[in-house]
Amino acid sequence: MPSDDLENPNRPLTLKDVSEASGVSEMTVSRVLRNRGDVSEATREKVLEAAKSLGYVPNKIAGALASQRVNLVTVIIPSLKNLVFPEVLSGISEVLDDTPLQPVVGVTNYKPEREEKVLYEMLSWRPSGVIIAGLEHSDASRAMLTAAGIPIVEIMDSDGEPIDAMVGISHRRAGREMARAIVDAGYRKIGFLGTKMPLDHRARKRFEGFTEALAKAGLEIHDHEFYEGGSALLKGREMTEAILKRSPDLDFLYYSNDMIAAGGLLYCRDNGIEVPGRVGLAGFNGVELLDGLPVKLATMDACRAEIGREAAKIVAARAAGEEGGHERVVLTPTLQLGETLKR
Amino acid sequence: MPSDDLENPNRPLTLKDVSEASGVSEMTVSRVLRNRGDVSEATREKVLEAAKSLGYVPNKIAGALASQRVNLVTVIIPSLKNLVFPEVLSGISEVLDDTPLQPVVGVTNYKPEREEKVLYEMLSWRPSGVIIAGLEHSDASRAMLTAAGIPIVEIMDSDGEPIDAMVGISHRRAGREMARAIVDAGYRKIGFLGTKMPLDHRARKRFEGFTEALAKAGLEIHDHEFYEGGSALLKGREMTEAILKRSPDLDFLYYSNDMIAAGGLLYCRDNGIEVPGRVGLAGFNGVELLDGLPVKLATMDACRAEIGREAAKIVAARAAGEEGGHERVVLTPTLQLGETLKR
DNA sequence: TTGAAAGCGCTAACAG
DNA sequence: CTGTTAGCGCTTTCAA
Repeated sequence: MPSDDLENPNRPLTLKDVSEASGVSEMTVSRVLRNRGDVSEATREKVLEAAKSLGYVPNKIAGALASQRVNLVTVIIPSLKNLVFPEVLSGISEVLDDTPLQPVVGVTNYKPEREEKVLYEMLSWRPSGVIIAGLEHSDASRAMLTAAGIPIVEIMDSDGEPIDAMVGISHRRAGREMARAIVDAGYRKIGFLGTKMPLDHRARKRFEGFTEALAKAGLEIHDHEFYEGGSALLKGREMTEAILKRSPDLDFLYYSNDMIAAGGLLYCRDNGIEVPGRVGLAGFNGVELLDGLPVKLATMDACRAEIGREAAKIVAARAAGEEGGHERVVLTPTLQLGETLKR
Repeated sequence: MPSDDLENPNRPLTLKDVSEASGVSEMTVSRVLRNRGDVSEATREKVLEAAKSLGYVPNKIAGALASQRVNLVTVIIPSLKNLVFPEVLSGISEVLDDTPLQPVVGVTNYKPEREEKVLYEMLSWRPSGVIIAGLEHSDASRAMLTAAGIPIVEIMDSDGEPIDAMVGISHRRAGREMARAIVDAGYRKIGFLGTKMPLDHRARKRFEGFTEALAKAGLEIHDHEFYEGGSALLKGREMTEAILKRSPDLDFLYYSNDMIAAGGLLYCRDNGIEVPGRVGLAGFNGVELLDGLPVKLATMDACRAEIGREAAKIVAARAAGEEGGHERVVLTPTLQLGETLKR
């Protein structure tokens, strides 16, 4: 029991308590607990036993202040409800698990002002690095990131200029490639179905790349449909119904994500609309869910886990003291034609 | 620019820098930045401007050490890939957003030893509270939680004794209720399909409650199928095919989660197996995904967001100084019969 | 191999 | 309303 527990009987234990319990100086106790420097086996054991029996948990706050070192890596993503981000996170964890670093997640809900706030909160803990989704940030956010003096890795997107390092794919190119594949397959009346969210820059860039490539082939989006909130699968059904009723001559539907595409696919099957004969379908992301669908959906893998891993590697390397800066990793998503895009 | 930047030109700014830049004492600067105590409008503005123009970000590490206060709430969950947990998280955020508290998430991957490690790491930052999934923890984890001297809320489950507070549903009861509904509807040859994971205690308890209620009706599980890893939707399809091939006389399939149940439903529809005529189906959770399915699946709402909100409220109340301890909130999941459980 | 002293950057407590 | 003083619990640095 701590010696001066007269004051506050329920106070957390400190190094001093372990020091007194083991009869070893605080400094040596600290060394043992951190495996730093040489300590004789005898004292080491004494200390370890005392710490354990007391149930001592070191105070990282004090440690961090004294050592000016924090093994936290800030990870900022727009949402957890979109499976994509948990997958990026597992890529990150996979790599950081082999290091002393620990990821700490902040969620912005796609709102720049929230991003700013979360970033501020997180940076005030002086993390060893930041991994943040997207290349678009408010001026204030950019200023904070620039001034932080730690590795900053912007992920998911490569269409733009990063503050420091960048790991992602080109969504513009992804949109272009899909457009080309669709046109090459002979489809001509193409509809687009996507999210209304004006702040999902990656979806926007895919759309831009898509229309750009269509234009090159002398085509235009023939009709479109946007949604907001709710169950993506259900929205996919509803939007598909709406767009096909309005424009029955459409021969292809490009969805901005796999979840709504899956909804569209189920709608078509339930309503005797032949895919890909009557209408072709394609989504984006390559989510695991698709494996369970009756038909393989055309999509494009967004390299989520890989992006997480590469980003984590960059942070880990620099935290370990390696020189670096402005790394650029551009991954290439693979087009999977599936069974919903062909003639 | 900081005055003593000769030493380290890229050092993060401190209160002292703001103090010097504004000509106000460190203490008053601190007061302004925290909105504490009375400060004249004049000095307040001077300080704010200096802080802003320098781009000062307070060091929470030092602040926390000095004030012995950390507005972090540790949230420990088994996984992020199961949509259930992000939903709990949003319930938590919803409530904490109106407080100075901030959630910090740790993931255990359903492994007790990982839980122990994550818990240790998190507790060493001296958070204001812990929200942790489940009532089953290793001895070491229990010891840490007990010794932490902060509010501990165990969530999701109410079948057991919490260390401190508890917010959840009874999974045993959920299993019993579903069994009763199935038996009442006239089904007799019942199959169970679930996860192999022996450490998903809540799934286990539902299973136990389920078989218990069947027994009371003089019935037994007629066949079962377990899976591990992979796409849940796909596994649902595969398991359903396997179990129906092996035991064609089954008239009901109870799945341990909605995702595999959805896979089963799609399988049945694709293979002309009439639901609920030929075979009835039920899942568990009430995931949003179900809204997009062709047929409404029988399920049970697990009250995820509500659980998150209640847990956060308990932590927030105690962090705000309210007395408390051993709160128990037992929510009642509602059975949704849908269209896959009836005759 | 061990220990003593001096902070890390901030805030509590008190004094003006 | 503002400033001074003394730590918070640990690690760095230096000396023994």
